[in-house]
Amino acid sequence: MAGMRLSKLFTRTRKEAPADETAKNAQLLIRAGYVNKEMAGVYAYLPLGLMVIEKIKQVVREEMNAIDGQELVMSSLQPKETWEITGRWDDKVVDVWFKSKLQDGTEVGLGWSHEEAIIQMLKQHLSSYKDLPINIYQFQTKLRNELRAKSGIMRGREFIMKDMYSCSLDERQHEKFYQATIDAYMRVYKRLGLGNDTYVTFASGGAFTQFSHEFQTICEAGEDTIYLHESKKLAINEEVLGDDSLAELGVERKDLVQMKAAEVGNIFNFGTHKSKQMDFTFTDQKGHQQFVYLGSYGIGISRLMGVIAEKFSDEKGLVWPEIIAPAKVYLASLSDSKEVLGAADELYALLTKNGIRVIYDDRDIRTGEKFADADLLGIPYRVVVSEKTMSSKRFELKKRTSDQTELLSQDSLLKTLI
RNA sequence: CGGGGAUUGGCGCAGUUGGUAGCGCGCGCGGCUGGGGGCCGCGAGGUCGUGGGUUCAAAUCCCGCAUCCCCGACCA
Repeated sequence: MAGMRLSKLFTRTRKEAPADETAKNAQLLIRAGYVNKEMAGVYAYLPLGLMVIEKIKQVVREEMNAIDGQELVMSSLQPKETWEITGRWDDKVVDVWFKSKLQDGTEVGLGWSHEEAIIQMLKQHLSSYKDLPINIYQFQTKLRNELRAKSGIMRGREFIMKDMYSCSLDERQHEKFYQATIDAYMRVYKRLGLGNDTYVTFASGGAFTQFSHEFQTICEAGEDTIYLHESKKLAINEEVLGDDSLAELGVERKDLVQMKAAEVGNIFNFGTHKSKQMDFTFTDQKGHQQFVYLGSYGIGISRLMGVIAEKFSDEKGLVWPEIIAPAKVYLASLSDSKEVLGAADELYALLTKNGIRVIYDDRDIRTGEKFADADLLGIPYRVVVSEKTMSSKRFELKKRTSDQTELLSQDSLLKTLI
């Protein structure tokens, strides 16, 4: 869909933020009608919000495809047996499980992660060194029974995540891909406008490696505390900050700056640990069975939307980066006269035909309301058609980030927007 | 899970020493307006989160529970 008429959009904006949200991202997203709160930590994505989600996904998808990722979708219902293999069915080991039962009593889990499930699936398809390397990813709703949800859509019990898994022949092949993923992730954050504020961060690596890598975006509403090394463009998560890790990374404490940050990505090297647990092997050139080298890579899609809402907003509302805004242009007609409406309709059709996504405010409401909504929704460009602009046969253009307006002919407007 | 706060029309809120609810926004109708959420009139909409208790009488006092928010703990 290239555009939409606000007169037909069922959602609407609010002047006041809901009392039960203090997180800025939730306040703005609810006021603008992007999301609807269902319960603590659970949000529905309404038409405009879904557009933002889909645009973020598209950026991620392009970068994952660029490193040969293959997209798929796993299931939310998962068999207990799969998780018993690694001991992670146990509530004492994984405390965020939502579990249920089929009518015949069979126990099932609701996917809080898809690691074990993906490996089970892959075992049906991979068997030879000729099949490797491979990496696969999905966009999935993860369900986690968190003790406490917080910060609006930044930490929920149900959230959208891109998770990717790499299978390699050996450590060298794995390392190569791992590094390529770090680069791809940084391209994602850069394209989303977070490049300058996002740091590769050394964090707890679990049992398999000394560190895992997190991608942390500087954000007051974030849950993590990181220590930045500006000149080296790296950071250390508070959880692993210590003399040993400082020495390992070759940095000194005095060069680090403490910051609040939100984890927008996390990647892990599993080595062969998990493939050994799950007996995930391939046949090498000599006909011997070898364990697959595994990596796991996540990006929090809905959390990214929250972080961006937190960082890109002002007193009037959201200010989406163009690449993920639900539309590029907010087109407002300021009169219900035939002439103005006709011209606006025409411009809407023209922009849309030229591939520009437009939110067309064709409602019969006052000017102030239209402008307030244009600002609240955070659409990058606002175009006005009114008696005034028509008298000079021009259109008014204003950027969301600027107070200046300019009058442009149809041609130059089109040139500016394309 | 520990601590703190909250719950009254769709949303934001007020409601005094207990006497069966009111304002703003929004919504519907009519009119005036028409470049930053405008104005006037009329109207619809609430078993005051829930279950008990005290009382002649409870939104209001007491007890339990639920939900939501915040801090902490937790967090592949």
